[in-house]
Amino acid sequence: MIRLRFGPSPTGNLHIGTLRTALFNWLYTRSKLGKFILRIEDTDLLRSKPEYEQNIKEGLEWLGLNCDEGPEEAGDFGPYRQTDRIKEGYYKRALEELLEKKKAYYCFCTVSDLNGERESSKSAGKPYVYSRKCCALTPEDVKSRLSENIPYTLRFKMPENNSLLFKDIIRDDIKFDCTLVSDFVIMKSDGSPSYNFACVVDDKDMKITHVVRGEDHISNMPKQLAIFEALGSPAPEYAHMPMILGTDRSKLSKRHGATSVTEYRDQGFLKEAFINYLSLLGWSPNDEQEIFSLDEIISQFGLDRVSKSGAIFDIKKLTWMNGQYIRKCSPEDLFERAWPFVTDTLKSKLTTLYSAEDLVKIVNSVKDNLDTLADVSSYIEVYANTEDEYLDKLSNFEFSESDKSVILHFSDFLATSSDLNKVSVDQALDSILEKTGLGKGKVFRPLRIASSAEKSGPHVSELLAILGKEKLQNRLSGLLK
RNA sequence: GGCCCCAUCGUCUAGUGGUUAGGACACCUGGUUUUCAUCCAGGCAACGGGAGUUCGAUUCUCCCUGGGGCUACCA
Repeated sequence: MIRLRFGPSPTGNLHIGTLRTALFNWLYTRSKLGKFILRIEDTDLLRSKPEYEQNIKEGLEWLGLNCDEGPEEAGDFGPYRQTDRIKEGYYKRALEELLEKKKAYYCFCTVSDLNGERESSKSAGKPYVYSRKCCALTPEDVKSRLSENIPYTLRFKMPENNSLLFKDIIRDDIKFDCTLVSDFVIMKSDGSPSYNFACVVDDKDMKITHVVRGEDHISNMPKQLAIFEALGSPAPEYAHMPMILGTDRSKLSKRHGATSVTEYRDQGFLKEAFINYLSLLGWSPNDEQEIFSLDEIISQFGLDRVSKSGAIFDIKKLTWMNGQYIRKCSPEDLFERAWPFVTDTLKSKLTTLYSAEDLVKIVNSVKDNLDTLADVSSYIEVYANTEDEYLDKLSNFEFSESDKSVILHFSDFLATSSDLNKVSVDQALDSILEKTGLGKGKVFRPLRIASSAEKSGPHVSELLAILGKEKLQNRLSGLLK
């Protein structure tokens, strides 16, 4: 069974790029009936914050990317938060193993020592590689410095073999020159493990079979592969996905408005549309279908059709797709999703004016206008106008004799009808067209204006039916005086 | 600077040793529609450059250019 992990670090909100990584991991596990594991990589003690972890979980939860194992789920390979794993000694044991095998060593270099080394490499025009100064320390040197309480880190001793080749699922062969890789820090001076080390120890312990992550991690491969080897464990398979780019084609960051995914939720994007759009960013199915149910995406998804080049996130296409999903909603479903986006004042006005049943109709009547759910208020506002507001707006319009005759005809219809609905109103409109011989524009337009004091809005028959007999009679009779 | 990755319409992408290089968004035009919108039809628009291999390269190879990533006691 395949086991994939998503390892966000809670040093910021969950943004599109990270989420897309999570999504592809999730889709792959669902398509192969494997396990999706959430691992919180919070070894950056300074920048990690609980609220970011919360935001990440909220984003995943919104989209339904549920994990099989994680900090809050049962699992045989826990704990799933790296700070908890520190407490339980997972890294310490691995560190001791490497020290024992002479594959790691104490380093007492200070930050300024290291900066000095870097400076001189730079001025000499050479690539910087750590000098291995501390690798030469004798056990006695180490012991005495430790006894003096000099701060230290632990470094991994990179193997001497100079080149490395690995097969990436998406990119095929990738090779590196290992002599260019420093003996890197695996334990920081505060005792916490560094990323490249913790990540490998966990992938090993959690029996991860596939690592699907951003291509910004490709350059970590020599380090991570070397650790796996030193620990005597086979490495998982790797798939490095293309990046999601800002509109200037650089790595997505806060300056591009790389907002938390929860903001897309709050802006009224449907989770189905969001997942559908994101799945097509860097992956494509083998036909030209674009709108997919989740099951369809899962059944067609595969790492073999992930593209290699970076992609710009296009909010316009997402918006279009969102509209497609909105239009597919049933009236009841749309109401449930859109109502929370209605402003409070509008909500209270509408609930006093209309029945629950009519509220569903109101929202449904503007379905074709919505790009996002957040648009709903501006379109349904017309239903909530008070008589004063209506009269105020009406003063912008004038009615011709022909308009008045249309209005009169409709008033006659109102007088004889008890219950207005779309069908009965449509019939009445048809008969007015027939009786007056006027064109549609000459009939519908004056009625729209007379009833709502707006020149555009929901379909006229829906608008009239929902406004209702009483309000219409009141408004139209005022006009005909 | 060094190392690594990438390169098809403005954007997301499909694709092949010989195709009218396909689709979608956006944009434009027309149609339907009472209006905005929806919907429908049509249009504009791409293989970064140079060598090489080949009868033939968008496709294969190399170089260049361009873009991106990494180069931390961040992840």
